[in-house]
Amino acid sequence: MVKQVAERADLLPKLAQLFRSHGYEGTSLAAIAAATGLGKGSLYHFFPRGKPEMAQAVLDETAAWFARAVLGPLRHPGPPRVAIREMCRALEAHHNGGTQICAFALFAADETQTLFAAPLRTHFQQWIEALARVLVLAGRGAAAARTEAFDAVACIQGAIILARAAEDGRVFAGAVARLEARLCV
Amino acid sequence: MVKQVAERADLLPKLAQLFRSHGYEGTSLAAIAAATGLGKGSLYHFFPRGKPEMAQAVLDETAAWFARAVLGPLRHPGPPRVAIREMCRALEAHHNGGTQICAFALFAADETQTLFAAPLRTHFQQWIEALARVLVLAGRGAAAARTEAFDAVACIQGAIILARAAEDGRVFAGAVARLEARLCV
DNA sequence: AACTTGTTTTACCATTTGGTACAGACTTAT
DNA sequence: ATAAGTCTGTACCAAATGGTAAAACAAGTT
Repeated sequence: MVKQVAERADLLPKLAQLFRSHGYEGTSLAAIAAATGLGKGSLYHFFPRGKPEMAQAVLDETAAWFARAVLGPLRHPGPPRVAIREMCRALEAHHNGGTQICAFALFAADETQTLFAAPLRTHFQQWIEALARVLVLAGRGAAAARTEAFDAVACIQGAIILARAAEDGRVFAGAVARLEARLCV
Repeated sequence: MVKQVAERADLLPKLAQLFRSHGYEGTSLAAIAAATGLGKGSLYHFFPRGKPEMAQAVLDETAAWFARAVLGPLRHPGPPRVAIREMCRALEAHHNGGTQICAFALFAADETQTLFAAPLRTHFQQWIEALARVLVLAGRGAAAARTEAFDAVACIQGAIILARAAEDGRVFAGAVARLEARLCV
């Protein structure tokens, strides 16, 4: 019982893509079954508590990726410019040219918020705090660093929405590039 | 046939509130019926093409409000500082302390995007262009004005998401205040 | 009073929703 | 070979989904 036909971890990328594209309510079990090629039986084998557990798993995996690719560099001792650059590169990759919103942001947007309130709060809080600390290292005062970090994260999230509305991924890349330049003063 | 028992226009605020809270897929006809106190029959009397038409009507009304309260002041000849202040006040009121996202932004976030692509595109495009023109009047160069306007709108949309995630309306008010100060340099 | 118009109620429809039960199949260890 | 575990397919379920049809109701006009 080492090799398994399908593993829970294999499903997470597909699940993430679905939830990030259609939202929580907009993603049906039928769509999940179709996209993964698995029947509901298999799905409920991996996620006995159903759809909420699937969404939770996506948030968990996103949080793990985020800790690795964004919080890690931000907290790693080193030049602020490098940390900020790594953050920006990770965001560009994760959001795929602004076409795909972050699962956390999407769940925060609608009433799904009430289901996942705690993870949402900590996710963005950690992000803002880690970035603010980097900005302090870069010379900002404590208060200014916090508001600048907040505005930076907000700008990223908003840029994804605008890129999706414009159906033009370039605007997201541009926003990230400007953000990087602004933060690295 | 002058006085009607219920008017289409009376329903729009309720509809807007529902869609902005739960998203398009997350808002069921049953919930709409319950919130408005009307049966499905009445609902389909006012919106014969069903839920899509209701969402479209909400977007139309939002667009009308936006043209009046935001684009109007931005396009009105006068000091940039006044136009920007009026925009910020209107946004604060409309988003209710960052607790309610904009219908346009919410529909842009998930795959509802494909249903309302055109209105979404024009909404944000008009906003950015009008704000950019004000920034030119305030002394910016044409290119810088456009990117600053884009970032400003993005920052607003993102701040709503962060305010909802933090469940703290004050952060939205703070973001708007900082934005106003930044734009009025 | 009758006619017309606009609104609401009620009952109904097919389809889809999230979820379950369970028998069978595959894989691995003994 | 067999037992034990893990995985999958099928069939099923009650409830909710978006949507429809038409009868009944209210009100204004003639």
